Amino acid sequence: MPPDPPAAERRPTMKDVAARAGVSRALVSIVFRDAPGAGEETRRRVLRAAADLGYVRDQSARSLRTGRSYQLGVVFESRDDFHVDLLDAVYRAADDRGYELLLSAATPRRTQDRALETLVGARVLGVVVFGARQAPTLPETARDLPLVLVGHQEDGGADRREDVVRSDEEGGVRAAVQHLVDLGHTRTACLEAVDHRGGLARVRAYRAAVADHGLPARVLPSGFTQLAGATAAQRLLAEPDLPTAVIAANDPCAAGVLATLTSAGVDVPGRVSVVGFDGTRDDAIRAVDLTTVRQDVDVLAAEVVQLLVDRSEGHRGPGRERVVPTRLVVGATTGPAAG
Amino acid sequence: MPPDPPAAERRPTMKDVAARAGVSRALVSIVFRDAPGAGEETRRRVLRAAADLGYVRDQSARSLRTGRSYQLGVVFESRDDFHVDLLDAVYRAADDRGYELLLSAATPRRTQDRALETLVGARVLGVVVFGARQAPTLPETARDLPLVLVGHQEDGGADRREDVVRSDEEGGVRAAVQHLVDLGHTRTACLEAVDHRGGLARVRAYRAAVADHGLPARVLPSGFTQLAGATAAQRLLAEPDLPTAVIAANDPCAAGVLATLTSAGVDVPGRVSVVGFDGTRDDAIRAVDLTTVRQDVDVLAAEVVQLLVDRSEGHRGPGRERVVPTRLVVGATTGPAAG
DNA sequence: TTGTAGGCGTTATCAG
DNA sequence: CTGATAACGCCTACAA
Repeated sequence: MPPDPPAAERRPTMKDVAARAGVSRALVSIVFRDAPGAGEETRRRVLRAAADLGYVRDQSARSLRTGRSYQLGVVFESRDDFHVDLLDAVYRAADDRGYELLLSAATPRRTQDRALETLVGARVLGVVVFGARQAPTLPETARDLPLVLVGHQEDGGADRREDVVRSDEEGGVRAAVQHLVDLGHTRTACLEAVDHRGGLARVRAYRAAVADHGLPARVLPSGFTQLAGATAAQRLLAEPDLPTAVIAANDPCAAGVLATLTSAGVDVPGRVSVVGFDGTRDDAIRAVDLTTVRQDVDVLAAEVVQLLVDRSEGHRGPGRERVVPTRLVVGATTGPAAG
Repeated sequence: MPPDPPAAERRPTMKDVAARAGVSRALVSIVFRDAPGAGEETRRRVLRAAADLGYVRDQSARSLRTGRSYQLGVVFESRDDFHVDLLDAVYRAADDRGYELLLSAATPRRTQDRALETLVGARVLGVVVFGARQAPTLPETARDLPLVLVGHQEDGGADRREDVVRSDEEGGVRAAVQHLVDLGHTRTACLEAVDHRGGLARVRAYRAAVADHGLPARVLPSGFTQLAGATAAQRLLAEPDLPTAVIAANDPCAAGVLATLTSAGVDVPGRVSVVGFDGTRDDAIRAVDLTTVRQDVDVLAAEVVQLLVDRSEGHRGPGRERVVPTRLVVGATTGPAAG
């Protein structure tokens, strides 16, 4: 428990300002809220007095009284690169609408629920949770706190209260497979991100997509890092039948595959085509002209803020779901299937 | 003016908790402040009731009443893995002392100053900035807001007001070089993280350390990622004289070096020794028993919180500097120099 | 246009 | 251990 506050000189309050300006406290409040009810002359006098005193509005008192703030809470997982990109986009989207963001991290030693709690205590007007494995356990009575889940894998039933925003990963994977089929590929492989919830859905979509074309599926365990991609590529090289196209778990993974194949003398895309999945905007990766399924983080972010603000302004009703389209960006790492 | 929410949907307050636990409000306050005056049994009952209700203390009311904030601000760079580890540690250190953390991210599209501004607006009682390239420009109104810089590269002159906490990187690098020299290595190489302020200091220390032993320095540009390490290793392999020991820019970089050397049939540590520099606790990397210079994030975090709280309690005076020792952890990737 | 009277949820004090 | 009571600084009726 922190000790008593230091014997600091008292901060000026509205009362002090009012006294100095020779008006009432209410008037000072009105002036600072920029609310109607104060004459031009009075307004000037109040602001002048406030400046003289170095008066600053007390946010604690303000939000205690009003019961609301202009801050959106964000719970993110500190380890996830994609969250970080999303964060950037959400900052921008919130800023555009006049909101501030308050961040709280879920770490290996700090649960999502704990992270959420901090934000509730700070009186944010809504919370967005990145990459929720499952809906966090909201405090029983804070059940009207607006909550948006990003990248949440459906299931939860139709009657959940939280809103969900996610990318159309399935559509993206299907587009990637279609692209490869169009190029004549029949022996494809897909790298699965073990340990990541996102991985499963992508692989499922891959299996369905190749099945639709009457082609065999081949799935290898991998991960979301460059090293994981490199390792998987080495395993592919060691096996007898090298596929003509590889769909990586995400972009870093694809970069790893690329690096390994290239340094083993395998031409990309001459001999093998490589497709990524937009999981990060890392500069080193963007430098490679990768064919990839791009997620639109800016749209994701805008939806998030919209849903949150919406609910904070009184919208009730069951959880809504926003599926943001992905799009296949064809780069230099895919080409016609080798002979 | 929105109508008063029904009692059922209002956030629970101390009163609600008190009612449910069958005690007085004062007692609830005592329990949550961890203040003396409540029996073990009562304490348990109160906490239980609070949990049932999903009660969370209202920070606004709290700080209004006590006249002090219990939140420390953190500005971090969302792209930096090490920041993320540090964040975890700082959460813990702050928690131990009864403080909450409020995060604000600096991203490619959002400056450090902007991040700081948000925190100042939220009335945190102090701010720690991770990896400050330069001291952030504090707004005029926050001239005496406690400020701690982590990993800041000195220079700023002796009269700066901010406190600084950093790892003894130089000592760590020297220890690593000493270790290699003890093992008989004379042809060493050091990978430099271009684009990262930390990189420069480490390379400088490396040059000084090998010079002290009368050995030549060899520096290659690289980076803080596995891929950067892998690329650098490939360049080393392509050159005529392979060094017998490589000091990587950080641990991920070392992992990349390791992967490339191993897959090229170069035995580690039989033919080449590899040393990392603790930049992250990524599990995939910890799995490798890497010789590395370990930074003590928990001590770093404790110092950060200590300095901040200190100043917030009235400590004045010029900026202090805390240098936290690093230590060489010898793993399985270093061994005697080859023939 | 101005003033007055609550009350937001918490902590602190003081009597039982 | 309880219960009552008074702030903390601000906002919002409502009355003047």
